[in-house]
Amino acid sequence: MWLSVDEKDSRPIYLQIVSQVKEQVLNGGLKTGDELPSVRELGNILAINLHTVRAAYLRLRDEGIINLHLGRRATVAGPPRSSGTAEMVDELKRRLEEIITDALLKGLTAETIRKIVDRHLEDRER
Amino acid sequence: MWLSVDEKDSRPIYLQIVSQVKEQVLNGGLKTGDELPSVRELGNILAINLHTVRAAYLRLRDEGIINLHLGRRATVAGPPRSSGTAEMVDELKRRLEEIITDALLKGLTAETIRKIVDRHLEDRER
Amino acid sequence: MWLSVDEKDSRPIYLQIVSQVKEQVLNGGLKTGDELPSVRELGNILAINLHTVRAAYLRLRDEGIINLHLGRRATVAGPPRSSGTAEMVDELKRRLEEIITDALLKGLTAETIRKIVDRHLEDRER
Amino acid sequence: MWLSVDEKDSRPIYLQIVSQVKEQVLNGGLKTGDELPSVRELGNILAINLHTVRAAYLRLRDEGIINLHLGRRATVAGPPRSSGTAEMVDELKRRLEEIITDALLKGLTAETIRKIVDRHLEDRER
DNA sequence: GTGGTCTAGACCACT
DNA sequence: GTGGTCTAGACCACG
Repeated sequence: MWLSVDEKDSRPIYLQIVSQVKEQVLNGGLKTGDELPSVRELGNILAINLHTVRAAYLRLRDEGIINLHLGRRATVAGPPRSSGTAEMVDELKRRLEEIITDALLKGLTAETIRKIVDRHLEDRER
Repeated sequence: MWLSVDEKDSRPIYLQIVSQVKEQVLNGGLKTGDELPSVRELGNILAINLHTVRAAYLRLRDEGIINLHLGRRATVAGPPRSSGTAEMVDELKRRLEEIITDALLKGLTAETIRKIVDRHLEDRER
Repeated sequence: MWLSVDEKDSRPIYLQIVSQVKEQVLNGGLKTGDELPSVRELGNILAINLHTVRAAYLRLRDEGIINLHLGRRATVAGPPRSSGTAEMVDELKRRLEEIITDALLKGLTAETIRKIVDRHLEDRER
Repeated sequence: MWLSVDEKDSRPIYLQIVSQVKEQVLNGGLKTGDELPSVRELGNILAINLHTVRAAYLRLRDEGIINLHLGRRATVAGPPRSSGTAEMVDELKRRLEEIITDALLKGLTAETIRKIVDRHLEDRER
C-alpha cells in the first residue's frame, strides 16, 4: 500500500487518494478482499485528518471499488458484475473527448495521444 | 456559435463554456480572428450570471485560446506557437490515464476505449 | 418543501432527510428542476448542522435523485434513463424479503402486507 | 442450520445472522424447540468474533424468536402469542414504504414489486 | 480498535 | 450566498 499526498497537485486530497487506490486495484497492487489501512492509520501516515481519508473511502465505496462495514476495515471489492450503464459510458466519453480536445489544442499530435493511451492500456486490460 | 448549459453536467458552468468554445475552435466552427459574443450577450442568451461568462473568457485567455481587448469583443487566437511544455504534457497525461483507469474499472474494454479515442481524433488533428 | 427531524426515529438524521426528499419527489411535491433549500437554510430550519444536511444531499446525489453544483442550490434530477441494474434489483429484493419475513414473524398476515404495499403503490407508479 | 456471512452485504454481520435465522424459522428449516449452535461453535464455523454471534442471539431473543438458557444452547421459541402492537406495525409499514419508494425511484414498476412480494409471501404465510 | 454520525468553524471556488 | 474541502473533537455501534 503506497499512498501519498502531492502538495503541488491541484486536485483535492481525498480525490488524490481515490485515484491512487483505483490505480493500484487495476495494476494488481490491491486484490479483491485486501484490507485498506484504517482511516485513523492512513490519516496519521499522510498527516491529514481522518475525515479527509473517510471522504476518499466513501467515494471509493460509491464507485463500487471497496466495501465498508462498521467495525471492520475497508476491503477491496471484486470487479463489477455488470458493465457500465449507457449514462456511465456517455460520461466517460465526454471526459475523454474533453481532454483529447485540450491536448490537440496544446499542440500534441494524434500520434502522441494514441501512444499515451496505448501504453496505459497495456497490461491493464481486464 | 452554439453554446449551451447542461444541467446534468456536474462541471461548473464556466468550464462547460470553456470546453465548448475549445471544441468549436478545434472542429473549425470558430476560426482565428472570429469574434465571440460579448459577456453581456452571452449571459443573456444562456441566462447565467455575467461573472460566470467572464470567468470562462478569462480562462480561455489564460489557455491562449482567445484574446481579450478592452472595450471590444473577444477574438479567437491562432494556434499555439510552441507545443506544450513538459509540465503541461505531464498534466494531460495524468488526466488521460486517470480517466482510462476509471473506464477499465467500470468494465469497459480496451478496445472500446481505443475506439472512442480514435473516432474523436479523426478529422480533428491539426 | 416540508421536512422534519423526528427525535424518536432511530435512523440517522441525514437518512431521515434523504427518505423524506425521495418521498416528495415520488408523490409530486418536488418536481424535476425544483430547488432544495441551501444546506445552511435547511440546517437553520431543522436546527441541525449544515454538514448533516450536506450528508443527506450527497447521498441523494449519489442515488441520482438530485444534482449538486458548486455555487448553485441543489436541484431535483429527472427520472433515471435506464432502469436498475441486476445488482440494484437484487439488493432491493433482499431488503423487501427481509422486512416481509419480519412482518410475518410478528404475526401480520399476508393479506395485511399486500394491502400496505398496494396502498403505497397506488398513485405512485411512474 | 445453514448460515453464512456475505462480504458484499452492507449490513452488520450480526444482523445478517439474525435475518437468516428468522428466514429459516419462517420457512420451516427451524422448528419450535430446535437447538441453535453454541456461540462458540457458530463463531468458529463462520470465522467471526464471538461477541458478534452473541449480539445476534441477544437480538433474536429480544425479538422473541429464540430463548436463551444459562449453560444450555439457545432454542427456537414458538410463534408470538399476540400479533404486533400498533407501534410495531407502524415501524414495519414505514420500512416497507421506504423500500417501495426506493424501488419506484430506481425505475422498477409496481408490477415488478408486487411480483416480488407475492412470490415471497407464497408458502410462508403462517 | 474500527467505521458511522454529528457538531463546529475555517477557508476556497463558483454564481 | 452557495456548495466543496479540510480540520478538530466528540460520542456511538460493531467486531
